[in-house]
Amino acid sequence: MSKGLPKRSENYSEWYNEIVKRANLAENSPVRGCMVIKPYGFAIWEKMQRALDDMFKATGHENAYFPLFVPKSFLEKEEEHAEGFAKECAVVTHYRLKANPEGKGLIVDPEAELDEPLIIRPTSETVIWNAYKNWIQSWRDLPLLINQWANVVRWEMRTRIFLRTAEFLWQEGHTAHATRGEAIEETEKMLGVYATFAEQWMAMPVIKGLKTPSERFAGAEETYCIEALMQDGKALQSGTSHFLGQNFAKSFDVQFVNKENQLEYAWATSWGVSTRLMGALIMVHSDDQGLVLPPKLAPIQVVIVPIYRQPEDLATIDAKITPAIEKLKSLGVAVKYDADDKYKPGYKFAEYELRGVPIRLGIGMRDVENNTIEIARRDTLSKETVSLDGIEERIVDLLNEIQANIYQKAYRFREENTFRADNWEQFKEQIEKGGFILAHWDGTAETEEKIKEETKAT
RNA sequence: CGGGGCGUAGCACAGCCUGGUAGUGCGCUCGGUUUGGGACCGAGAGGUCGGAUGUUCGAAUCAUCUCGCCCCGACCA
Repeated sequence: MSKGLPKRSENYSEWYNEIVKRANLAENSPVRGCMVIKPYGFAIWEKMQRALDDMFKATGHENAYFPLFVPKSFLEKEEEHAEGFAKECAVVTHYRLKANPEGKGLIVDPEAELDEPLIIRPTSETVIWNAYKNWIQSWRDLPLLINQWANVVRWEMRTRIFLRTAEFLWQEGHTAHATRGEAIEETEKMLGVYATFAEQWMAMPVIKGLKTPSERFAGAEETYCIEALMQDGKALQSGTSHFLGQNFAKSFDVQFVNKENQLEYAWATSWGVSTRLMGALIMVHSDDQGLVLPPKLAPIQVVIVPIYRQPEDLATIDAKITPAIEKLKSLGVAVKYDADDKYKPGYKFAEYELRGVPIRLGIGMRDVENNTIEIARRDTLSKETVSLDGIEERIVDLLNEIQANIYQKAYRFREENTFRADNWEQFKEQIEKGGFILAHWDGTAETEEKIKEETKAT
């Protein structure tokens, strides 16, 4: 087996797939288009979830859970929504199997057909607004600020781990408001939350934007999004926030009595980010040595590798390093001490680099004698031997520095790959090279269509 | 659904053109030496060559069909 990774510059897809595989993040499952998220990958996702969830709570939202199944009739109620999602829905038509009377195995029991097919949710607006009908009577019930962590299924034609899977994990916020203005404010606020999360936690600079009518969420009046630039020069939509107007309130008859004692339809928003963020995280920072994780999302922030010959040496190193480990833990740093003797140090170095661990410490007998330790940074791949005294504070500072540094690096990359095009020729020329382009648009769908036809820009 | 590529040991692959004892590297097991950037030596275990049919004395190899995976496009968070 080759030890090196494919080069990022040579084959971006292959490089991405290899990182996902070798960093132990996820793998394809036997079910078409679905993925298995492995413990290490899931640990990163959990950190993202926790950070996002805290941000949702801080903005007044509460979590709830709605069913996986959506009756077909629900999906049909909002016309544009129905049309938009119809072609990618998984449908449940039966509730029972039985032994095959003509041989082995099981068959779908033809007598167990459901009266109404159930759709496996591609998104939950319909089930949720059906529930909101009973939850909302008065302006005093508003705003209703709910979020759900769930899995959804969209039967995509072509799938890719984390970036586009048939089933994916996400968070979907669904809010109801008394006024149009308040709902728009919420839509923009949550887009801001996503942008803050992307920048402060993922160290990923994003551009906030407004989607054109043709790219809007099915059933929305306005779709806002954040877009990040990947290292291959392509943009990745990383989060969306929709202003749904009164569309769903009207379809599900959600009316409330306002302060003037008049019946009015509620105003809606919905917003979501998914496991696609994992894909973005990988593509934005990783290099030819593997994954690079921002310290704030790294399940292991610091790994310590003892280097020893004899078991007695290991015991000496253990004794020397244990106080530092305890101190780091008390400072809230996720430390792993890897004294496993199955692998040699060199192997471990390569392995933790592949997994994106931000800081690696190496300590051997030489260090014990000199009261030193070797610090290696994942972001710069640089190494330095420093005194063991005060190492804990130094680590905490360094974690912050790495977080800032990889953000800066990604930011510079984006700046260097953002261009201005003032005419059609410049635009066409640049789009071939990739990157973001600031261009002029007359705002019509015809022009948008023409641009998409003649180039591959979105 | 279109266009390309690939299915041979747990993983990565060679062998196929020109049919004749199923191979290499990594990993795994055992023993020994090693341990500051993916250690080395020795001995082992591990295969319905994706599946079916055909051609042949003989098929991983040739033919037909079939299934699966990956990449590129249309679709999308």
